[in-house]
Amino acid sequence: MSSRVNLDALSQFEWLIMNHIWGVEKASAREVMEAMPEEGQRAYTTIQTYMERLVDKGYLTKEKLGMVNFYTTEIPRESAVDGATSNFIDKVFQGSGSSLAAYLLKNNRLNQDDLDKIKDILQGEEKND
Amino acid sequence: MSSRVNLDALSQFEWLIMNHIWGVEKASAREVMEAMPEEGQRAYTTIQTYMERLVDKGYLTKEKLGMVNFYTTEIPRESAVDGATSNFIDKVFQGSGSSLAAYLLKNNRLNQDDLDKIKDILQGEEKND
DNA sequence: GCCACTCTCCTACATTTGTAGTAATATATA
DNA sequence: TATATATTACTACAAATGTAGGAGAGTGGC
Repeated sequence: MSSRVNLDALSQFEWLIMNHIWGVEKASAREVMEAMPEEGQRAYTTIQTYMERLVDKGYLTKEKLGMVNFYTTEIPRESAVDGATSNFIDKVFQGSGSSLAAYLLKNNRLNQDDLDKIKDILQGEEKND
Repeated sequence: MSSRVNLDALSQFEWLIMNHIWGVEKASAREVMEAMPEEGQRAYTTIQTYMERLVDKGYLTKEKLGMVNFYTTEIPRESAVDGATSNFIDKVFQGSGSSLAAYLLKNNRLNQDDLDKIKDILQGEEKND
């Protein structure tokens, strides 16, 4: 039913950028550049190129205010997370979400707090059902 | 302490191949090709190329038996899953494994059976702690 | 011994990704 | 107003990825 074209997967760096913009709603290339953590530091024009390509891919739209382009997300974060997670589960866990869940639980990827939260969620699920 | 070089991430198709070989221990290009599901169908030489590149990347080793090359995994599946999962969590969930877990629980990615299994695991954790 | 087949090895090429420089233009400032 | 600065739009280019063809060497059967 969705009228959207299939979205390209995002690379590590594209996620860095998108994650920032999802957080602030609207940003210029300069802003994104300055918000980048250590490992995301690139030349200004590199950031620009990435953002242009994200426009091409349908993830961002741009709007010129004065001389400067501001970019806004076009895809809700939830959709992107959803797509990425599905792909990941398909390729690495052969489509089995529960394998991933089991993996997370068994490999100390979660601390006690996390586990407690999960228990709460499971509790809630039960009642909702 | 690990003497291994940093491994390249695997693409969708490379996972398809690796997942097969992890399952059978040792396989020729022909075998892999024939084991491919619908969406993994490619020319024979394409599969060959992928497998050669996986050798270059350190994921496979090859050994010639008679005229035919047989490929064996060089990296345990667990390591690859581990690396891929870490990367995925970093890029999509900004390093928070529990966000991913919460996401799985909340988006009907898991069926009742899965949830039960998870509860069992959680139960076990508690005792182990 | 010859033919059909199969496999390896090498080469090729388009596309995508990572990275950034430069020309032209607008802007702020001395 | 002349100059330094910031920004865009365009171009470039190497590396990685996706995809596969072709030459040449074994091999199985007739």
